[in-house]
Amino acid sequence: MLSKKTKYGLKALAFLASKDTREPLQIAEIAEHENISQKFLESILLTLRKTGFLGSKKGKGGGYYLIKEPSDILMTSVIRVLEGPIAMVPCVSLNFYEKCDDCPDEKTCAVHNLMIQVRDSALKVYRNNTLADIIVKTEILNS
Amino acid sequence: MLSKKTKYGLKALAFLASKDTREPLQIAEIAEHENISQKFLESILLTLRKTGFLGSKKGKGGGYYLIKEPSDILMTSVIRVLEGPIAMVPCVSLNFYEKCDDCPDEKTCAVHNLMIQVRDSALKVYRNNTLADIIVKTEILNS
DNA sequence: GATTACTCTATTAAATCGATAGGATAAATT
DNA sequence: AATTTATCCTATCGATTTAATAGAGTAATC
Repeated sequence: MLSKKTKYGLKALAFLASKDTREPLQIAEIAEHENISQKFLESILLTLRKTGFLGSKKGKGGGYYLIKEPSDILMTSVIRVLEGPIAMVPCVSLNFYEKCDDCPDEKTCAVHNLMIQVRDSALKVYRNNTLADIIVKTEILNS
Repeated sequence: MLSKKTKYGLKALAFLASKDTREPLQIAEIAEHENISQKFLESILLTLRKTGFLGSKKGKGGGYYLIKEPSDILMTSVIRVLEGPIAMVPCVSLNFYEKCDDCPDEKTCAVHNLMIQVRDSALKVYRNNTLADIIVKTEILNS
């Protein structure tokens, strides 16, 4: 299950990307538009800033803005920052690998081999989508 | 993240399927072989029986056994019973659909459209794998 | 210097997960 | 029939995670 943190973070990024200008948007504005608890969104935007997706500006006229072009923001990196591992089991994770306590041999583990396929298929999707892609697609639908 | 319930359930099914005979296997035997808490496994096997994957026999010589052929047990159905929805968001779930509180329009939701792709890719994998497949694959690896 | 808006830490309530306990039930053996 | 074996079922518990909230601090603008 996708956490609300990731969901809200993606929505915020999409909203920022949907604007033509890169002027800072205030937390309150994003929260209201996306129906997100402002305080919760606050912490999410903070992590997105600390991980290099967003810039911020304090004081009046401040807010958050995209640092990179939407077409340069891969879903793989967003998901990994907000949600954590893409793999459903640590023993098949590329970036967060961990051995299973119970499993004596990964190569002969049925779960392991199934989950590698699931991981690869998810990776394929995330690698194939940038922030620009998931925005553009909605615009196409609207037209 | 895959729950241990699903992981253990899959391992138990795989173990049952790996045996040549369809004689009942005791919970204790499965639990020991797969390094699973016996009591926890008990509840998992119970749900697998109630959902039509396993049969059971009480008393001496009793235990659990597969009701269907491993090649007739699709991963989609196992996952749905043990883990729940395959989709990462209820609003893209085929079998457990639920509307998002916050989202005014699914068609224009960036998260929705991304998650549909993720769901479809996962479905493709699960539909393409039966219990027999994930067993056979390990045997091939061993040879 | 007052206002605005992000920064940061701490806390909390609720939900979920993994595991455990213990008695009830049914089948087989003696 | 009694005993043993092993599943059946409900209830509970501790730990973790999640989502949300509170509130004081910092920096920039007007």
